[in-house]
Amino acid sequence: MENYQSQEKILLAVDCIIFGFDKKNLKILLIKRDFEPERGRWSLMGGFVKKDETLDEAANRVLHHLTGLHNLYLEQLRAYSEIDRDPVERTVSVSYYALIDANVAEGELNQDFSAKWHNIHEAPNLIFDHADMVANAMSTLRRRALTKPIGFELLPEKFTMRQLQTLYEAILDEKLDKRNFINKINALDILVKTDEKDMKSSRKGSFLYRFDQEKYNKKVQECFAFKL
Amino acid sequence: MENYQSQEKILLAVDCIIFGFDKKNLKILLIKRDFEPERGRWSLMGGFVKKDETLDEAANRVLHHLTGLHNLYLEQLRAYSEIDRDPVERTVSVSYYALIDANVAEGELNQDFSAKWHNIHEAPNLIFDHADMVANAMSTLRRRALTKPIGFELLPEKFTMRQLQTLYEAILDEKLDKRNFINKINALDILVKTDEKDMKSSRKGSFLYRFDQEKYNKKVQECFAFKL
DNA sequence: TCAAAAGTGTTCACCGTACACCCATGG
DNA sequence: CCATGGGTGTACGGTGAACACTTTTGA
Repeated sequence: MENYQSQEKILLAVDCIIFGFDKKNLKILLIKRDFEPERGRWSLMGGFVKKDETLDEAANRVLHHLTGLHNLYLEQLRAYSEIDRDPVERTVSVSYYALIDANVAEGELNQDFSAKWHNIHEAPNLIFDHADMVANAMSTLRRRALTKPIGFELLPEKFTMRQLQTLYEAILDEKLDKRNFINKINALDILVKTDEKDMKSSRKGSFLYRFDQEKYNKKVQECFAFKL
Repeated sequence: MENYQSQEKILLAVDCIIFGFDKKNLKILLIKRDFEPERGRWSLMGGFVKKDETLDEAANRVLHHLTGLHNLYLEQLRAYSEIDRDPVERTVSVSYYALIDANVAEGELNQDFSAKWHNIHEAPNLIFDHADMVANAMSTLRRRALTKPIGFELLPEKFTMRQLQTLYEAILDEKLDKRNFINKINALDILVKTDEKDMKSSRKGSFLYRFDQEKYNKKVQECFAFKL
């Protein structure tokens, strides 16, 4: 049974659910396939895993290929292994989700893939089991938004409270109370108020904030630890 | 790039973290390898994935092979893909965790594997990255115990409140208050009190409970749902 | 002067936690 | 009759949710 030689090898892929935020809406980045099967349909960005790279490396490579960006925030979700999920050949795929600032990424997209940002609620039908992957990623993103701070990866360096709140509202898909939201965020103690104002959004202008990266990372890492 | 023929295939495996409970302690089931590499060392139960089975099916097959039990509670955790995690050949492994009643399983274990239950805090060193897998599984089990009811899979059909509390204490690794625990469990409304008593544990005897399977499953499934 | 968004505190209800005594029975 | 574990209820503090008015300034 445990004879390595006689075992069957399988195609292994990664697929990336790329979430972005454009100051208003939560979006996902999809590509239009220009190869068979399913040419012309929308799909997650993905690729096969090579023998000399880990899954994380494969996902990073694929993401970099599409966006030109390195070191994006990236997290493994789960493996999909239905026998016929890819009609061409048995392929097991591991899904990853990435978080990026959609405004930054917009200009740098690799034109080869006909990639386009889609509003999360207006996404087209996707090939294979990609819709399942997106739903699962969305559910994970929500859980994360409820248990840890989120936003550092999705927002520009400086942002207004309202933008951060809008992001949370987009992820959780519900309206939040302005005052309660601010109190909650302040209690986390991860923001630094700058003395600059964003004058585009209103006459009065609203203060810009930055994340305190160190405190932010500490908060994110809390509740992960476990020693055997 | 997306040419299926030219892609490299990879060995794919599953490894199972099998948690059990023996009325007192939380345990994991480990096997003693009698094949190379690492013959004689302790390891998770695992196996290679075949071309015609899903990961879930592979994990079920492997578990059944070891325990003789079918339809165990089983959940996918994550994929491990470090290049040299298995020194013989590049192998990507997906970890699963299973929950079973250690007392039931004890007698039925397949003798071929020299399997043995180990107290979770007294487990031996494991091969490869199996210790990481166990730590990750433990952390997931704790999170689950805090967000959803747990125990149905780990306890015999009828059990005392104290046994359920002991299980939670073992998973969370902390003492819980008896009264608060009972209140919390009752608030979930998933238990049925039978009129039988367990007379082994004390002179007075303690009532046995059963899970209301329907209500239990409903509670477990809550907070998973998400519609796109 | 008015429209549009920014900013700011308090009250209340509920939940989670701490905590101690009596009960039933077998030996 | 006594030792052992089983069973039960209340009081308090803290957290999360509801809620409205004033400020600024460009047009």
